[in-house]
Amino acid sequence: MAGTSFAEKTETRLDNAERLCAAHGSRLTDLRRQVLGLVLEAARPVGAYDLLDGLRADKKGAAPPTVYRALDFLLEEGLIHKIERLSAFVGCTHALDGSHTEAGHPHAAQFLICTGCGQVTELDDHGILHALIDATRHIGFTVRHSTVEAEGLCAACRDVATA
Amino acid sequence: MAGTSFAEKTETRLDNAERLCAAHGSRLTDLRRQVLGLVLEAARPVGAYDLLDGLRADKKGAAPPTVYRALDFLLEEGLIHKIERLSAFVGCTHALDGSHTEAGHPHAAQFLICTGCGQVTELDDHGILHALIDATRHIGFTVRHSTVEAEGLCAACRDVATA
DNA sequence: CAAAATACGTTATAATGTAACATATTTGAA
DNA sequence: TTCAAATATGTTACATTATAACGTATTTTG
Ligand SMILES: [Zn+2]
Ligand SMILES: [Zn+2]
Ligand SMILES: [Zn+2]
Ligand SMILES: [Zn+2]
Repeated sequence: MAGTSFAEKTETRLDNAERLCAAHGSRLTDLRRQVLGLVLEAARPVGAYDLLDGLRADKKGAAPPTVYRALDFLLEEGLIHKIERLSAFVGCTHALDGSHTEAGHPHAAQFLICTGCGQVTELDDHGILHALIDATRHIGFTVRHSTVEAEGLCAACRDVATA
Repeated sequence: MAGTSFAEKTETRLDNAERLCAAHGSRLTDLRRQVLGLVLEAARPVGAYDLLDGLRADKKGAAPPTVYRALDFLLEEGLIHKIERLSAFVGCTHALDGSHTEAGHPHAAQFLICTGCGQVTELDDHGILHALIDATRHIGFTVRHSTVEAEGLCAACRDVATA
């Protein structure tokens, strides 16, 4: 019994995730599906220990490695991202909502963190990535992975602030 | 006795830092100077607890808040940066080596982390910053602070790898 | 000097993340 | 099908990073 069922929209995204995993020969097990579901249902980035609390509603006595292992898997599959500044995790909108055929592997992304409402927006902006690659190439640095996180105010929160 | 004296180059940078602080009416105390010195002498990013060990050579029994408070001050003054992916700190080359008149306040920077040798290079690339601002502006997001960190191989380590 | 502000000391604890090993489940080949 | 290997999960214990709260010392300012 994987128990806890999620909102319909979440279940759809979980089904997408399951297909992506199957497509590379990995398995979105009940546990991993449940952790991913908890990430997706949160309106904001969730910390590992919040997820652990969520898990414990279903599986009493679950311990940190359980959730960290699931998170590691989901990160490797490109289904979630870690927001470093927050030590917290968000679903990858690119992989789960988009119909990108190349989804389901880690990709460079940028995150906008609103300090007003806590919401995080994922960008996939080529301009930023290229600017980074240009700047690094001519000093001979080869980028393997990049983290781009901006803190500030989203449009809604800015309007409230200036009202 | 703030004790531990540093290499001459470091002392020069510490003197620069002291002038920058004085210029905005803050004080680079002995303790803060010592912590900054420890950061600058490390060839690589240093963790807070490594700094604590360094401090303890001079001041036995120093506790975490001592070093974290010094780090908070140095961050606010723009004398050091935190590398989020490493939970570690580096001196701001822009503020301490450059002769920038506007140094001494936090600024947007980018960090290149070499996974081969562990060295971190600070960039201050306008192209990256503008690309980020462009991408965010047309969705109405106002950037207040940005974190850009790239992992990869520096020129030296890449040459070794392909040899 | 005395009051206020700033910096530092000290104790305790919170929050995040992993190592190591035991058990269970799934997979794949004999 | 049956068993061995690979994969996934359970469990205990601990490592690492960071902060809260409160008391003392030092510096600044009137
Ligand atoms: Zn993504
Ligand atoms: Zn907002
Ligand atoms: Zn800098
Ligand atoms: Zn290198």
